[in-house]
Amino acid sequence: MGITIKDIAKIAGVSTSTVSLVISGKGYVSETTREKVQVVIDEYNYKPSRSAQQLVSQCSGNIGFIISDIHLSRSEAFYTRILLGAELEARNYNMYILLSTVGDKIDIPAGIPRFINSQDVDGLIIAGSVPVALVEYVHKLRIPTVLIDFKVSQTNMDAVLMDNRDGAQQIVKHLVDLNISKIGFVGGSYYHPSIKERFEGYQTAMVLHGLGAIAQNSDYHYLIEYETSPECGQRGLLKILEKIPDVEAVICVNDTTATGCLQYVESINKKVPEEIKIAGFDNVNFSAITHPPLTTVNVPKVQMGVEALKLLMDRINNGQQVHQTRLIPVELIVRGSTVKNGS
Amino acid sequence: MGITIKDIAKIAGVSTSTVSLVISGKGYVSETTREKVQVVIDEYNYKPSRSAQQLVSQCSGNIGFIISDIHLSRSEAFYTRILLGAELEARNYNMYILLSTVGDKIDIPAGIPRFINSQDVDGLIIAGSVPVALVEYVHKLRIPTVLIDFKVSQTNMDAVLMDNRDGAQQIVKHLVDLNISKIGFVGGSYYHPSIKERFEGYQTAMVLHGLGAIAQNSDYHYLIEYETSPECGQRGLLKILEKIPDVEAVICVNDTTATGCLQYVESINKKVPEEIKIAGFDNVNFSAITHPPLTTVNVPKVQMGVEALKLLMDRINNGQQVHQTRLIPVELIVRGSTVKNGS
DNA sequence: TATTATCATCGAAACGTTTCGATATTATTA
DNA sequence: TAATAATATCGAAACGTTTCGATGATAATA
Repeated sequence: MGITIKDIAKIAGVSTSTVSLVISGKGYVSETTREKVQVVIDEYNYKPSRSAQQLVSQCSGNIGFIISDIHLSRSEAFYTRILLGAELEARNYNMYILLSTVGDKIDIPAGIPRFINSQDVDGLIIAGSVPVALVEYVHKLRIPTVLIDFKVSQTNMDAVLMDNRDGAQQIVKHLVDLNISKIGFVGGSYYHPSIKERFEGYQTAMVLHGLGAIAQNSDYHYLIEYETSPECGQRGLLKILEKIPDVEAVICVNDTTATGCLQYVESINKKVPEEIKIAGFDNVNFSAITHPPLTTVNVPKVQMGVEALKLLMDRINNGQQVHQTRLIPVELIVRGSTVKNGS
Repeated sequence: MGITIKDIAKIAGVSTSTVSLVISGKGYVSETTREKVQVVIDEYNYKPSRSAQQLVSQCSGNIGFIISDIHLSRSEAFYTRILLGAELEARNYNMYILLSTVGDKIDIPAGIPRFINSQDVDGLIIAGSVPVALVEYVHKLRIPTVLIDFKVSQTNMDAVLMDNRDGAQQIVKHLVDLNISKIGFVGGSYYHPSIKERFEGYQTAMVLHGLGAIAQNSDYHYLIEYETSPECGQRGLLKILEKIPDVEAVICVNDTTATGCLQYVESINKKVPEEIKIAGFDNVNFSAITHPPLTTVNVPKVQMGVEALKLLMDRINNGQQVHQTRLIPVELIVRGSTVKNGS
């Protein structure tokens, strides 16, 4: 087939060991030899065989990327961009990403991604929530693993999370700066960790700005649905308006929910942002093209994938260190849905 | 490390060759030996080392999946589902999928997915449009390749396509059955192959139903934007309404564009479907939750990924046969946006 | 100058499979 | 019964790397 290290060695007039040393940059090689070999490598565009490397190094060179099929199929391309980031960074380590989806119910170990039991990955990235049993399983197997946007409380593992609390606080501050105080919160289930953090960030900030009464008043909150969705947003806003007809702003737990709110406001012929302001969270790809464009919190998705991969490679290469959590900063993006009245 | 074929052989009291034969199912092995070996394999949950297999077989066991980053990041999760289908089917062949995105401009060969020049894939799936130079490059390299939803006219290659013409014709027939004749067409660029086919399917069907005059009347058509988008739908419908105020229905080239039409109709206080009917194409995940829900053409995305992988494996294993195109049937899905007036 | 440390290169083993012959056994045919 | 064919098993080579230890050459030190 292709050209091998032996061919290169023969042509360059050195041993295969020397060629190997040149490629890896390890050991001692004289400058003249290094150049001589490199010229031949370049000329023949030689690339070492991965399988041979893997065989001798006992590493697969692969990273497994696990995500629930629900998350991946979501329209927001949220996790897709995280995957992209991981792939981007994987190039720097000459690793490949193997993608696998899992359902929300899986048999252990029959139903888990095949690369795990086949030992075809050196580490795992798990993005978003997956069955906890799966996480525990790979943890027990001592496979280096980094969780993204997901935390399993029992097990001590590396994780990359976004600063949900801070994001929510930034939104509240922004709204308060507009002289708004009647601020509601809509979306999903309080028991989802990210949602919980966002809600708590909202509460903290409200208290901080002297709006503790509202932060504690459940009439302002809608957190009873299992899944977030536009419909959830519609129902949530409807519910809040029943109790608080003069609510001035609603913070939605994510952009998807926020679009539902926007639609509902439009359906009752109210105006955003004049009569009510709506904010989302995530800055997914459609949030700039809603009507009006949505104020939201940007979550650097690609960067989260990058960080996760870095963290994982770090763990793979120097296994022993203490587990860490990287909190990725988020940033408020103000758009039309919360601009000041009359501006 | 793990358990090897030698260990299995020793425990079972046979040679490694015999174990190999049992696993692959090739050659002659007596039933008693086969069982004896299989028991040991199962007991120790032995899995052959991929790198060793790859090394000796000179196959990577990987399939490269290439997609433009624009397509992957799109909100509709269209290509994501195709990828999912490919991954699903890859399991049956014990292959892994390596994902790589490409930009719309790439240097050849510096910027191409690294698994190509590293020879880490046995074949390629290219989903959606990518730079033609890339396709020609891999074609020249004689890497087995299947295109999905993309066709490069110069080169003869395997392809999996959806039946765009038929889908458009089904929509027209459906609308004509509702006694509608003033049917417009909106979206994107005529020079995009899929869009062209859909438009031509529309024209063919119109002629077939005696509406050739409309099919030829460009006042009914908006096909001048490079990218499809909700805004494209809005602008398109606006443009058509200027010329044809009493247009009865608009077929959009995809669901994304159709949502823009829906929004525009709502903004001018017309009613869908009473005053104007809107149809999309693709059946992406949000098309059932628009207001009203969108009539569209379902494209079996997962199945397209499955078919592509099957076709590719066929080509890898029996390279010589003639190149083929698989046309995947599509199916009209009637929803609220085109139901009969008064029903 | 003799000894040791550093630098440079190489040969050979090892990684875990598959597969080609070789050999031995059994079944079939002439 | 002898010759051939089919079945069953195995040993060893091969796949293309990396790395350990050996060997020399050169530089630094005593």
